[in-house]
Amino acid sequence: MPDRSSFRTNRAGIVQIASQLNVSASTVSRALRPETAHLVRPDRRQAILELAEKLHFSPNPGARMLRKGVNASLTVIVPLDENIFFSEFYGRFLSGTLHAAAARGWDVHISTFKRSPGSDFRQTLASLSLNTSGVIYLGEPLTREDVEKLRGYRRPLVITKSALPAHIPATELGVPVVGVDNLAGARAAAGLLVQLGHRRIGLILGPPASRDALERRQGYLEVLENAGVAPRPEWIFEGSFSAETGRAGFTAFSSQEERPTAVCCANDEIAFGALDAARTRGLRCPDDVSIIGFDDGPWATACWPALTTIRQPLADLAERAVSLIVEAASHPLSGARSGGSDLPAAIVIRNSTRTFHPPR
Amino acid sequence: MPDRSSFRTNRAGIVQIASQLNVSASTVSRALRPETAHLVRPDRRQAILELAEKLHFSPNPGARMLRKGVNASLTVIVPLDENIFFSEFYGRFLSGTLHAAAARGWDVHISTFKRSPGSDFRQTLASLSLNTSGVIYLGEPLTREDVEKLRGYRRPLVITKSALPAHIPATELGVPVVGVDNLAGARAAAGLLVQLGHRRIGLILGPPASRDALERRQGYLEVLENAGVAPRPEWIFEGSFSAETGRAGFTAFSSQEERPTAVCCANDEIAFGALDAARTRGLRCPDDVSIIGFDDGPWATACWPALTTIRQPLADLAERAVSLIVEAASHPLSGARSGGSDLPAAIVIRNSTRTFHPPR
DNA sequence: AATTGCATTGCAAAGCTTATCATTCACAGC
DNA sequence: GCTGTGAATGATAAGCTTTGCAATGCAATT
Repeated sequence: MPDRSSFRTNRAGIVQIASQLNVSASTVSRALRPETAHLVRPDRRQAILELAEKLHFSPNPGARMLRKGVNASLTVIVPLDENIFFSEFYGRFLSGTLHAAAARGWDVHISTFKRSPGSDFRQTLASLSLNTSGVIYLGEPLTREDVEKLRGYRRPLVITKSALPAHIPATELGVPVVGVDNLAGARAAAGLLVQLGHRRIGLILGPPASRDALERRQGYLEVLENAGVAPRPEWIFEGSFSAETGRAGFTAFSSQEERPTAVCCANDEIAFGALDAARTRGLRCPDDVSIIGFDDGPWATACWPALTTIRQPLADLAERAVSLIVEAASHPLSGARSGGSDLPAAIVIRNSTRTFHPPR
Repeated sequence: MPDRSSFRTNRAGIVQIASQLNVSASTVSRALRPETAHLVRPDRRQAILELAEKLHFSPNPGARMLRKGVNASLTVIVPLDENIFFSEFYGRFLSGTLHAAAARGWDVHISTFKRSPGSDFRQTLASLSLNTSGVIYLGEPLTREDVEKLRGYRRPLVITKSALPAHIPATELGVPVVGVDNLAGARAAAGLLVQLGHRRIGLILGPPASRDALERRQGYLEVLENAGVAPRPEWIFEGSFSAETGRAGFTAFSSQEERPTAVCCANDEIAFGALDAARTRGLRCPDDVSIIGFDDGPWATACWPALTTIRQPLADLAERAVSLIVEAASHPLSGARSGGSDLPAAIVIRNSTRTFHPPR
C-alpha cells in the first residue's frame, strides 16, 4: 500500500497557485484548460500559466476524474504468455482494439488472466473490470462451466468466439460473441486448391480443442467432399498453431509413398513451417507443392514465396467488440445481447499456390 | 468526449448500498476491500457483497484515486501501428510489463500515440496519463525538442532508450531511461564470429536514425577494428528492421565479386531475411555462411537453422521500468531520477554460426 | 441618467471514497 | 456491580477540481 503522506507534501495544487496570485481557484482552473481559457483575462491567464509551469503543476488526476465522472475505459483480458503478442491473432486484435477505443476517446486496460480450476469465472471477471466499464475477453479457451456462469451477467462483456468451447453455439449464450467466419474462409482456401486442379490435398491443423481449428477443419473437409475427394487420414496432421507443427506435418506427409500436391494450413505460422520443410526436402513452392495459410498477418508476406492465405478481418472484429462495449455501457438497459454474425474472411492470393502439375 | 450523463445514471455508489442495508458507508467501504474486510461482521459483509454484485457496483475510480493519492495503474504508450505487437521488441516488452504490473497488483493501460509536429509533448503525456499514476514511454522515437520539454516533468515517467534520439546521453535527461546494452551485445556477436575465424564480416543494420541500430553498429565496428579488419563499406547495408531488408542486404553482398563469410544483423527479423536470401542463392547456413541475429525472439527459433543471436532481456527491462514507476509513484520526493545502467545482453549460440571454412 | 449587455471573477457545492476518531455493545475478569 | 478489553460500527473530515450561479464593474445604448 502506497504511503499516502508522501503524496501530500509534493503537491502543488490549484489553490496554491490561486493564493500566490490572489485569484480564486476557479479562475486558475479555467485558465489552465483550453476549453475554458477564453473566460479569463489574457494577462491573468498568462501569469497563471507561467506560475503553473514554474511550480511543475499538474492537475490531480483523481480529483479531475472524480469531478468529471468519466470512466470511458474497457478491459481486454489476454492469456498469460510471454509471446502472446507475437501471435497474429492477439497482436492484431489488440491493436485494433486500441484504434477503435482511441477513436471514441476510450481508454484500454489490459489484464492477463490465467484460468484456475477452482476459481469462479464470473467473480474473477468482475474483479478484473473493477474500474472499467466493460470487458473484452480474449483469453484462454473457456470451459463449459465458465460459460454457464456467465448467464445473466449484466455488465458489458464481449467474448471472442475463439475462446468459446467448440460445441457451444455462439448465439445462445446471452453474451455478445464476435468471431470470424472460419468455415467460409476454409472453404475458400480449399476451394481455390480444388479449382487449381489439386486433388491430393493435405491438412495441417491446430490443436484439436481449438474452436478455430475445428471450424477450419470442417470447412476444408466439406470442400473435399463436394469435389468428390475422399479425405485421407494420413494427410491430416494436428498439432499447435506453430511453425514447428507445420514442419512436422509436412515432413510426415512427404515421407509417405504418395504426398499431397497442396496443403491447407490452419494458420500462417503453420504454413510457414510447412514451406520451410518443403524447401528442406528440395521441393519448390509453388511449383512442386501449393501451400495456403490462414490469417494474413506478417508471416504471410515475410516468407518466400509470399503466402496465399485467408485474411482475418481482426481490426474489424476489434472494432465491433469495442462498439458493443461502448454501446452497452452507454445504454445499460437496452436488451438485445445477441451473438451477432461472423465477420467474413476473404482469400488473398499470392505466390504460394499455382495450378496443379503432375509430379515429375 | 464521452457523454458524462450516460455513465452517471447506472452507477450505484457506496452510499446507495449503505442506505439499502441500513449501515454506514464506512462499513460498506470496509466490507468491499479485502484489506479491511476482517473488520466487518461476516454475515453483514456477505450481505453487502451480494447487494453490490446485484447492483453492479464498482467503486468510483476517481474518488478512490483522489482519496488514496495513487491508483495502482500505469500507462504504456506505444506507436500507432497495426503490426506493432508483432515486433519482438514491443510485444515482449509489453507482456513483460503486464507480468511485472500484475505481480504488484497494478493495472496496465495502453495508449497509442502518434507524434505530431505542433503538439506539446509534455502536455500530451499528461493528458494520456490522466487517470494513471505513471507512464512508460515506448512510442515513436522522440525529437530533441520533445526531450527538452521533459526536463522538470515531475510525474512518474520512464522512457525506453530506443525512443531517445541517438546523440542524447541517457543519464543527463532527468528522467529515468531503461535500455539494453546494445554495444556489449553487438561486441559479443561480432566477437564470436571473429573467434570462429571469420574475417569477411558483413553488417545489415536497421534504420540509420534508430538509436538501437546505431549502437549495435558501433559495437560491430569496434570489434572488427580490434581484430585488425578494416570495415568494407560495400559490406554494410542499412534498411529497416524487416526481413525484406535482410533479403536485400544479403543479396547485395553476394552479388559482389567477394562476399562475406559471416553476417551480423541488427535484429532477428533481418537475420531471417538474410537466411532466406542465402538459401535462395544456394548457400547453406552455417556451412557456407554464418548469420547472427539480435533479439532472441520467436523468429530466432522459428527459422531453420535456429539463429545464433543476442538475447535482449526485455522482460527484465519491463520489470525495471515498472519498478521505477511504482517506486516513483510511492515516493515522489526521493530524488535520484537517474538514467540507470543498461541491462546486459547475452549471446545465445544456436545453429546459424560455425567456424570459418574457406569457400570452395 | 438609467438600463442593458458583456466580460471577468468569486463563492460554494458536488463528486465518492477512505482514514481517523469516537462510540456502542458484549463479555470476561475482579 | 464495576472496570477493562476488544470487536463492530458510525460520524466526520479530507482530498482537489470543476461548474452553476451570483456578483461586480465597465462600456455601450436608450
